Amino acid sequence: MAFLVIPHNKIFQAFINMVSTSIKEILKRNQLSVTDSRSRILELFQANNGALAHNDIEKLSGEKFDRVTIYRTLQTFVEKGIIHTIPTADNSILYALCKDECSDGHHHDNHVHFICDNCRKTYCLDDVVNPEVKLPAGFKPTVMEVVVNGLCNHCSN
Amino acid sequence: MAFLVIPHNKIFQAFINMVSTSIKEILKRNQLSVTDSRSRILELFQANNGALAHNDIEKLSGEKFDRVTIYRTLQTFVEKGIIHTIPTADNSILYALCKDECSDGHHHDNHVHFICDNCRKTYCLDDVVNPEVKLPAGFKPTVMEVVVNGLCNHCSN
DNA sequence: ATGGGTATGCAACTTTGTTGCAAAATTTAA
DNA sequence: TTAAATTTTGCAACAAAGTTGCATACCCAT
Repeated sequence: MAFLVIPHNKIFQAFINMVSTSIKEILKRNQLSVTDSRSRILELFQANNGALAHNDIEKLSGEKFDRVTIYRTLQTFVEKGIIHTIPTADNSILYALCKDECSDGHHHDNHVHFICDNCRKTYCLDDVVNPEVKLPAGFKPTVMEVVVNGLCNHCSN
Repeated sequence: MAFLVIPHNKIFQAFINMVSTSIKEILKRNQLSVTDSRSRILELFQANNGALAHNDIEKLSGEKFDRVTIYRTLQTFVEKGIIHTIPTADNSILYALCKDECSDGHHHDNHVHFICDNCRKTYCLDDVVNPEVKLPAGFKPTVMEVVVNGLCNHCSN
């Protein structure tokens, strides 16, 4: 049996500070003022390690923030290249942290996204790079999105 | 200078009949009753040769049909495999004709979609088949969507 | 601590999508 | 061709999602 080690309060607090410092860093690096909603929403993305929809954020944040604020925050984050959108077939926009922050609106998240049909979780498969596709003459690509549906490694048993 | 030849009425009518017959055929082949809205919406897809959103259809049909009817018609067409959806990042569902009709809900439109950032038109690149991707262990894919943005062959000059 | 600039919350609104039901149209069968 | 049976449509009412303007609250540099 494994023991769950609960860290001493001081250490725990230090950990929290570390995390929140890094969140502050991200906001400052992008010339954004540090506000409750922005910090909290960034935190959610970091904690979740997956994609979130606007609605997820509303619920996860305990309805503490106005719907409008969440819309505006997400929009700002996309513009700054902190998060990116993932297209889905069911008309819901998903947002996920960019691995390395993309410079002002110029996203280069060229990795495959995986949506599990069972647990509904969305994975950014950072290591699976978008494959090459050969387009017909005259078509000049700029961005490419690859979204795979199926069963994730936890649900495929 | 080129001459525009306007066909004799009878020939023109015959042409119209040909087209509408083929639309009728499609509907009948899928056990759907032939109604105004279904015929007109199918016609729009054939004429447009690209993807259409619900809103496009509302406008193109001259607001002749109720919004609800359009929603239900599109849903029916998807179920029957006459059209398929294309995921986009901007929260609009696009629909396009399936190349060869897919049998009842079992779509196999494994081709790349291209959205032009200039003219906003969406192309089904029927001949560009989805590439292979190697997923991490445990991930079992079922459906894969590839959407490329950029400039189309008309806008890339 | 204070002032200037930015972000938030509220209210009101638009757009998008859904559901139930009666009326109208389409199909089937005589 | 007509009449009954079945489907589809349009309407109304609603729910959800997203947008905009503006006054208040907050953040941050001085």
